Amino acid sequence: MTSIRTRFAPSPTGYIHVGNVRAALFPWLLARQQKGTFVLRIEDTDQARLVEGAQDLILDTLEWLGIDWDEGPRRGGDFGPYIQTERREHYLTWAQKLIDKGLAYADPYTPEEVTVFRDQAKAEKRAFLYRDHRPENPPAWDGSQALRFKVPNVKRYTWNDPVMGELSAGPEALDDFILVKSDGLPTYNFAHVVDDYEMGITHVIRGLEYISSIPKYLSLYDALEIEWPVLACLPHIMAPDGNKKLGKRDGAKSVQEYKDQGILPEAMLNFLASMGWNDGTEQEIFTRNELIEKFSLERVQRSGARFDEQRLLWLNGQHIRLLSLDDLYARITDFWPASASGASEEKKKQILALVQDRLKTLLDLPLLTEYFFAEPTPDWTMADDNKQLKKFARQDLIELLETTKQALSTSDFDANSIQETLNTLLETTGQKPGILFSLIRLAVSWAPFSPALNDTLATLGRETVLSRLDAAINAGK
RNA sequence: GGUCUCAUCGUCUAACGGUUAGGACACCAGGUUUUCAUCCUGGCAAUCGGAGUUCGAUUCUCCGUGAGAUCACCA
Repeated sequence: MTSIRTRFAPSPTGYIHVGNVRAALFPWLLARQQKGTFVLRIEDTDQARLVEGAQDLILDTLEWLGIDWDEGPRRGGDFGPYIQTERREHYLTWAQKLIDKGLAYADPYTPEEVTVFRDQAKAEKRAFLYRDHRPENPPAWDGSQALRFKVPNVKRYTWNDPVMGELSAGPEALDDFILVKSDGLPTYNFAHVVDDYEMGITHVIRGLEYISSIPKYLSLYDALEIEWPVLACLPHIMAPDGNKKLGKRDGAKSVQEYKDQGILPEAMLNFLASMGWNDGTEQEIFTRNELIEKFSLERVQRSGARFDEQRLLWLNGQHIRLLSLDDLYARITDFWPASASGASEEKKKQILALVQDRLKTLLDLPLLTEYFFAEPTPDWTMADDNKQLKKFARQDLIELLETTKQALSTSDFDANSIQETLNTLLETTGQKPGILFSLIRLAVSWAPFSPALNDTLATLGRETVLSRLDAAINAGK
């Protein structure tokens, strides 16, 4: 058995958004799992919709996600070129075969005339089929008109989709569609069939929006005497509200946006995969390798899945916790607060270790660590609003801080010693931890939350802790 | 309108035709010697409707209903 070849074939008309990146992920997973080949092809035959820079954006996005391709732009390969506008002669060769067989003809109508046909059909409440208007004596095709496929077998087609199961569609789904546009470039319908064949693609995996066109492709495969590849359709990702397919208009964010928001690529992959796929167990967290190992098209859900950002955030936190400290450190370089710029790597790693379990996204880093690097401004209203501390008079709180300062000034400043000192302090002051520890925490950080108190103090260091206690006391008077 | 597809907690989903219909997110309530966004425990919550097949249907069949996709010289 020869190894499989799958592909992703984006159109460079903009960024990749989260709604369509699965069309890259699933074929990639399959190729990696079967030790096959993953091909990337750029479908740029629509010159009007081309967006400058979009191709690089797409490639960069895939690279960030870790969806690497074996053949395609930036890589090369034996079946290139991998950009459709560089393959014109391939399409013309195949078009000529169809012409020779009498299965393609020049379209004599203007777009306006076709529109009239279409409106007519609509008015009569029936489907518009171009083949009802097939000209008797079409002019010879000279390349300036559109070239149409003359569909030879108007019949019901049945095929097996690994995701959707056995599918079929009647003759209404077949028509004389355009193979080559009057600008000389092929349509998607024609080009992708030619390319998938020439590039040896064994599994064509794409979004559900193509499902109703598949009979057309089937009739073309037959006319070209090409064996059908495996044809699989992936259900849509739906907008968070409503039942519409998630698209840019519904606020689908680009993958890059999630990167900027501190989402890890492996969390994104896990999230995208688990929307519509699971391995049948209760496992929720999958590493990249586990996805590769366990993925199967047969277990892909048939119905669409709503995009739930909460779940993505949760998964991201889980994946952050899975990272080694060094790995996390390497990935989080761009997210440190500005005040951290002068801090040593050792210091930053120490702090990072403290907050790793609390990060949901990399973007949370400044909020969680700012006070380690910059002097916080005392804000006693935070104590007034605290549900434990509000019961106390300001003067009592200040006295508690004075006592704390005394105790800490003679304590060793490692986490264990600090904990002992704090425990002793609970006894001597007769306060509950909920009161005393909240107060100290606030006085040294003035932040809404922080890691365990002893760790926080140890990391700040004696000098800083004492001076901040002073500052807090002075500000409170 | 034609063609095609789909349908389990609010959301993502599990369940050889036999389960008290399971898990996760979110939410709510407790707990972990501070806070908390980590962690632990508990709670809330679902098979679209109707027939049929069957001893037995979330599961198979049919009919409804609802939702989606598509009907381009776009992909």
